[in-house]
Amino acid sequence: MTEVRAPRRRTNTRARLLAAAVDVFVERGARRVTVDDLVSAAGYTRGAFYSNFNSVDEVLLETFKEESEKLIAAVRTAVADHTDADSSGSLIGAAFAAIRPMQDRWFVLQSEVVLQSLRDPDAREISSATFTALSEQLVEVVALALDRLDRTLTMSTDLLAQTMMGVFLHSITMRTIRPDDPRADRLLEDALPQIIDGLSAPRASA
Amino acid sequence: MTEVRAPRRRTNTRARLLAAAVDVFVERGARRVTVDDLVSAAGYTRGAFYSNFNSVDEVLLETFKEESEKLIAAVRTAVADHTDADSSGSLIGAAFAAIRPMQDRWFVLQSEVVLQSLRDPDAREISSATFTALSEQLVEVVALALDRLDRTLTMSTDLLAQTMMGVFLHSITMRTIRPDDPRADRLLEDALPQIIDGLSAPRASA
DNA sequence: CGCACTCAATACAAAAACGTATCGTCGCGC
DNA sequence: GCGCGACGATACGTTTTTGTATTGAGTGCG
Repeated sequence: MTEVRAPRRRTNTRARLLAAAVDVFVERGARRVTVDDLVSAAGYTRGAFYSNFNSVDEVLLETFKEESEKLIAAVRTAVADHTDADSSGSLIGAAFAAIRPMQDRWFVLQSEVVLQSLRDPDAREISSATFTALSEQLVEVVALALDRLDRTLTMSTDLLAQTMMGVFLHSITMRTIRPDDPRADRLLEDALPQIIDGLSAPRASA
Repeated sequence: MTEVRAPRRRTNTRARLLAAAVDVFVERGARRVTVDDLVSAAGYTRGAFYSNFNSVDEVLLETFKEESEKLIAAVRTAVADHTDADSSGSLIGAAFAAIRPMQDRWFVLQSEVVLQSLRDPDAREISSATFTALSEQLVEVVALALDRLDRTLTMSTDLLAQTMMGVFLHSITMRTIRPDDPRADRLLEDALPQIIDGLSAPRASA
């Protein structure tokens, strides 16, 4: 039962530090995360940290970037997998379901980085790019879903995507604050479909 | 030009510390706020702080509570003042306009407190109460606005209020990240009315 | 197999932040 | 306007965190 040790390569150490960092940030809150917290969570010592990064903030941004990529990828594949599967507008439901396992952790990182965006251009850069990408994904999902339902949108698709983002984020916020209040889920399950329905109309068939 | 000094009363000191704290939290980010930051911003020394509070976190919560009350009060009076004024659904616009001057600062505090809610029951308590109050205000606004337009809602008013909260918060988020992107404002100005319109129908008149 | 080089462990000095204990002073009631 | 009690200033020791400089071990190559 000897410790299995990852080979001592730079990319390896970085990866492990980043992976552990997500948990640390979520559990302790970026507010109280120290270099020691990060390295000891990953099984290293401070030497490894300063050999790979310059500051805790830098790690936060990096972590957020990675988690965001995973999130977006999850939506992408969920949509792709759904293409050949079952019927209708549950496509949007499927998309949200796909990210459910990671949404809470992502939400924490997102909040922290958005706050940093007020002072740090790098943070602004990253969150801006992330939101753009996510929104584009949603645009695609919406377009596809409506197409299948033979409906057409009466509002700018992009604006609807933004709206969905807002509703989505708010539902996570509500769950964070009141884990037992069912309204958080109803927001996604009930409200969203109704909103989309209200903003679209049956397509004039050929 | 002698320094004007506020009388040395407990409530006074608390008030000044809290007032200064808002700026400090917004400017530096709760992450890096120290006791010294808070007291020196308010023109006191650490003695005053520990005589009035126990921790920086406590001040953050208190600050958020106060700012939230102001925000809600602003909505309330905006709605009241609008009652006898002009025409239509611009009531909702008026409500959002009323909180415009404070929304960015409030947003920062809100984000910080929601994050703390993950670990701190007190934070959860306060943010929960705040969101409830805000949502109730919105419910009222929506009801009133639709009434004036002689329309009736096809969706639960509460759910719509939640949706509006989401859209509202997201629009602030977008402005935080991309101050120049006009979509942040279009979310409130264009998207919201359309959403409400899509979720309501003309009332069957008597 | 050993050599050179990379990378993380360790140890340390310095800074930052905390919380308290004490002292002085201001306000308020008499 | 006097004195008491509340409040904030000051000073201090302690703890926490940081960043760097040095050492030692692991890796891949010849």
